[in-house]
Amino acid sequence: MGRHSCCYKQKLRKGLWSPEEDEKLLRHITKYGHGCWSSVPKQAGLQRCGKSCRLRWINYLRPDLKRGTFSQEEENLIIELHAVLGNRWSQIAAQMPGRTDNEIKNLWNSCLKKKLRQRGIDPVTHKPLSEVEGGEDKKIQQSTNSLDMASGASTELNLNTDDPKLGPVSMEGSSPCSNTIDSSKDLFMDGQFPIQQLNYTSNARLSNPSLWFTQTSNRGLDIDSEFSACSMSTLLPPLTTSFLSSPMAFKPSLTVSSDSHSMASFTPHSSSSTELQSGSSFFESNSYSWEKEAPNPIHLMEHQGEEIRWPEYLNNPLLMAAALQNQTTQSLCNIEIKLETDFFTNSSSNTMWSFNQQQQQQQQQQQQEAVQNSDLCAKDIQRLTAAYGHI
DNA sequence: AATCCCTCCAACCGCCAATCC
DNA sequence: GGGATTGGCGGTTGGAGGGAT
Repeated sequence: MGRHSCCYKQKLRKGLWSPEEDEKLLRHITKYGHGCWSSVPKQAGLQRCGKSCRLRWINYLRPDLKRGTFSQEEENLIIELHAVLGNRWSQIAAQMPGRTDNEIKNLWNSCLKKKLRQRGIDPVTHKPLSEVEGGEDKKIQQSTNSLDMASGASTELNLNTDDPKLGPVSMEGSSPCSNTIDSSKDLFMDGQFPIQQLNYTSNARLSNPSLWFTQTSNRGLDIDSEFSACSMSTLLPPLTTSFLSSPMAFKPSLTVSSDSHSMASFTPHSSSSTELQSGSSFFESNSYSWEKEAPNPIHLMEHQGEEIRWPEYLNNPLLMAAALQNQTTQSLCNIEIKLETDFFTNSSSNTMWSFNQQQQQQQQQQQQEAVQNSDLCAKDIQRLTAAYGHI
């Protein structure tokens, strides 16, 4: 196996993709969608195997890719998700719109692993190296510590271990209590907040998603498994998880039609009738269109008064809840900060935080990211213009 | 300037599971 | 039912690029 049968039938190119190949693939998929990947190279006039085309599209050409360096928040999120999911890169990527599993995997292998080791944390178990290297006697203490942390704050993740797709969540070599993430150790050491709004500015580049995702999916969308595997309550950061379990929480429901253009909506079960589009799963899916009743996120983005972008709703239940409750996000952020304050004052006397400073840092970082994103956006536009200048 | 070394990342490989025929 | 095909995932590799010597 490995290389698919199509790869043996003819001499196929390997290695880096040329701009011409990119242009061919981009143009083909833009026009016709990918459909069956094995037929794409032939139809697009490429001497590549379908698998290679698929990879190129997913990892590089897809228009909703964020690209650029990972923010500190994203790195923290990856670390936290990795603690729960292990090397399930695709599932981690599903929680980070605009990022590919390959990208995340590379970041992990090249950077995050090292960072964790430098901090004295075992990248496999996410526990202090001293504990990992230690014997059985330390495991007992370790369990006690974790329990203390969990009781001191809402850091325990609600893991959906019944999910057949995900299977029992385990971390290689970890102790039975490993489902509890010690966020204070893993994520806060460099002075970053664990839950911060990710500014997916680049998603605004999806100026016309229907242009990009018009192909028909011949496979049904397994909504149940999709959502049980990537349920928000399972994968969101600890505090968010506790937030979701509050009375304000909502349950996602999906309606998907099986006709030529899959339709889906994401409906929060709350008093509000606001419909929200599912997260990355849909960005990842082959095709989608907006239900009439659902607010089109593109329209939302176009509303200048509404600064919150759609992907932010999807990745930040606080924002989502704010929309549902018609509250200001600021008030909810205050709740979040308050809870985090309690957590730190309870759990670690060494880690006293000035939240004004923290907020300033966040603002500075967001400004920097905005500049970076605008640069990246410009680069991407340049790239697309180079490929599509004549269209 | 030349060479070596290291890092990063795009792409490939091998495997598995689902689907097709 | 069973082999062939395909899509998808995670691990690994090779090479480009940059820094150090």
